[in-house]
Amino acid sequence: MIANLSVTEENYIKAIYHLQHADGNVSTNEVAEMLHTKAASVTDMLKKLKVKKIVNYEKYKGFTLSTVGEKIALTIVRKHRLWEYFLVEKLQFGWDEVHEVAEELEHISSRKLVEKLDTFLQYPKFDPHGDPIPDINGKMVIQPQINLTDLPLNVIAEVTAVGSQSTELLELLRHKKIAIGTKVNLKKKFLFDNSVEIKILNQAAFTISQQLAQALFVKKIPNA
Amino acid sequence: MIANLSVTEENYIKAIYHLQHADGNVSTNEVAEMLHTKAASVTDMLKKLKVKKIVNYEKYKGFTLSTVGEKIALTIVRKHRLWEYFLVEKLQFGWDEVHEVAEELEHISSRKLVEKLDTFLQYPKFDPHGDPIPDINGKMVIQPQINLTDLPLNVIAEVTAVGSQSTELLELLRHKKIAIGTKVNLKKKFLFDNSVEIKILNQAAFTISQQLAQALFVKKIPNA
DNA sequence: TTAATATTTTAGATTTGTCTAAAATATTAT
DNA sequence: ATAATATTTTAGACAAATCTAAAATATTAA
Repeated sequence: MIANLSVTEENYIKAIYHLQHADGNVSTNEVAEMLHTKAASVTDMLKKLKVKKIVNYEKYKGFTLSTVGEKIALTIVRKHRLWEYFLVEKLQFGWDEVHEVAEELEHISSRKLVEKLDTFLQYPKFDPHGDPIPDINGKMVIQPQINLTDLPLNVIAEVTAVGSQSTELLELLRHKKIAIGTKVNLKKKFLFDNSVEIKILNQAAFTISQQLAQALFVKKIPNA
Repeated sequence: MIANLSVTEENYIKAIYHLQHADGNVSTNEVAEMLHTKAASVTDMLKKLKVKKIVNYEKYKGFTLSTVGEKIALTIVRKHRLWEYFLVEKLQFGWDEVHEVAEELEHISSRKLVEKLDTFLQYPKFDPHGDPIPDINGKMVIQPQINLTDLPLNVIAEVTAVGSQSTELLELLRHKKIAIGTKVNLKKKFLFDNSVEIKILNQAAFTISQQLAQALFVKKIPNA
């Protein structure tokens, strides 16, 4: 029922999925940039994916995934996040090392493998970066998470996700000792550069940049 | 130091490796048959692999892997067999289901992944089919194993490996309740069709074909 | 609303891995 | 040793995924 797709096709589908969930309608240039390729290549692939009924596409008008395309994207995201969980929890990788390896593993086709892996891992709901793992039907837990910059002052919250998997961000977070589950507390907002001062248990308060603050998603702790 | 290779190139290298360890010098047609492709395609690939110094090849003369080629082949075989072990021991796959999945997993490039997987699995020495797993340097345990057909009558031996990973063979073995570690005992050889009668503990003796007997490798049990 | 700019698509070329059909070489059988 | 057969290689073509440069369309700014 789900067509046989090349690794390249799957990468396009995943890119469109992520862009459309950030943005709505997706443009050729956005996809080209995300995949480090050229707009002309994207147009070529869109024609192929349109024939396969995976995207809704009219030329010059932007595009989105079809219902089928969205389902395919969710199976790829599911595989990616399950493998990341496996790499960190079972193989002792650092959370900042797993993204690239998972980019390869997510294209292994065996459905049975994914389900057995899920069972082995005991059905995790979130990957090591705090992103929800879709279940076999594509459903995932929606966490009521807000951006750190929107947290009221002096309210203790827990880091639940990070905005990207870039090595640069993850390296910085490791250095600052911020991880999924870390409890933070907003002390002050500086309007000059939108940097914010935060406090972590057992550490002196320190200031982080606007860029970093915006990459941190948190959940208020119910009884705090 | 080890070049970046495409999945296709890796598959050719692996095919040549297996043929050369069964046969010595390898021929174009043998490779074509193993990879379900045509002789002309094999010739094209040989030219590429010769430029990369992975094969020793003179046209019309057959070929073998170079020292470098052999090393590459061993890393692929290592990955294949480690993943098979993982699939059977951790994910509860049947030993007859893992070959195809491992054919995909063996092409994941991360060296760190292989080493961490090896550690996680506690450095297994044999895969689920009884084949030895090369270590990080390409070294593997050589088992003093003989073919079942060469076992003297009434000597108890243990099945240590099977001759191929084909679904057909593994299905038959499952049906006959023969697996790695099963203790067998040769009762009679029939010269008419080279079939042999064997006995397994707690089972009535039964006859197996020449083809099946030749696919079973055994080790005499030291004190029996 | 038209001109300037930005985005997207098309046309044509390139690379990788494949194929068929024909030519070249090797092997075998007489 | 030569003829018949089998194997291997070459030549030329094709599909997938990519690219550059140019053309088509859309957006924005005056």
